[in-house]
Amino acid sequence: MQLTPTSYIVLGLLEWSGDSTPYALKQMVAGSIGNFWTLHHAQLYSEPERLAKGGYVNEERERGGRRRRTYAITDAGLQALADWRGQATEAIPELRAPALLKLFFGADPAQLAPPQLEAHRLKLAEYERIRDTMPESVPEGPRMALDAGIAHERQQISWWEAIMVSRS
Amino acid sequence: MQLTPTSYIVLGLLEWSGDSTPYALKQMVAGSIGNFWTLHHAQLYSEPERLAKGGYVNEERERGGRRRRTYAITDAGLQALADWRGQATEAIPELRAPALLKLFFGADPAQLAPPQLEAHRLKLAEYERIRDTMPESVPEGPRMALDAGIAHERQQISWWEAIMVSRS
DNA sequence: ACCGTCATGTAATCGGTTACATGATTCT
DNA sequence: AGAATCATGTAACCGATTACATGACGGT
Repeated sequence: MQLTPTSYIVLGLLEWSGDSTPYALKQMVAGSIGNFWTLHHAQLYSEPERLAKGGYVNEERERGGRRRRTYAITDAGLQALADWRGQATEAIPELRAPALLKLFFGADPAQLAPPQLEAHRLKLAEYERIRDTMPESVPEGPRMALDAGIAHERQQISWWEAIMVSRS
Repeated sequence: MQLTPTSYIVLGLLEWSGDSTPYALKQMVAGSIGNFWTLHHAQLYSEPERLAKGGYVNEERERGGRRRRTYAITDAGLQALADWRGQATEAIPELRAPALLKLFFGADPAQLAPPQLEAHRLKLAEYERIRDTMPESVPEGPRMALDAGIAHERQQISWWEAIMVSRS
């Protein structure tokens, strides 16, 4: 069984939080990784199920009522996570930007830039707010990831700004 | 029928090149958009087929031998492409970087940084070579996209560099 | 002739996306 | 009590990824 980035996100969150329900995972994603890696809530139901089949997590299910599920990471899961984390990667992100695609195929930069700028500024503001309200207890990993996000947004903003002035 | 980014890539390339076979599309992708938007060659067979069903392209197939297919964009296709291009988007790219994910979940930055730096530097060098050997005839869209790629790679490089020094 | 690589295509699988549903809570 | 929203889950579909195949062509 092949573990995907989604798998490691689930494993990582379970390691960090102890047991969780899919809904709790969703909550955690929302305020953290969700900012730079989109997951749909359905994935947080299907992925733990798959991981359970592979023995990376244990599933426990309520008897009555909602039949809520709770997942806990197993030793095999912890091991897989540690292995993944310990292995550096040369994979770099793609720029997969819808706006760039349009630009590539001849869209008008002056028309594209304003909404892009606005959206990037909003995202930057959000990141900065998160950073400024982050409790001391948050570990270094998320901090650095957030910092990367901030740096990236700033760069995007200045690139689109340059496009605007060069075209006016 | 819902058009995806993949659809617009195919349409855009067909508009730009006139008729093409899937293989020709693959070639075009390789040197251009492929740099910031990955497509698998199988998609360049299945996507035109789907577009043909929707009336956005016409398919012509050789009688004998390889039964090679050639696609041409239709008026409906041109229209759809123009509409898409004319509509600005507020969608901004996600950072979806495998290395960031590892960092987020506690990977050692000092171990992650060197291969990342190397990979980003290679990518930057490639972009710069493309830029410097680009014929005059290449339109502005691809030029700007390339410029965005260069700016992005530079930013990534300096971010990882900063990580390295801050940790040594 | 043979071998390697380029060219060309199909099929199966699988994860991601969308849509649908309904049970709890909270607020008015 | 009713409405709205939060919580929780399942299922269908569809595109993307992977794997499998084989035909053509250039070089030795």
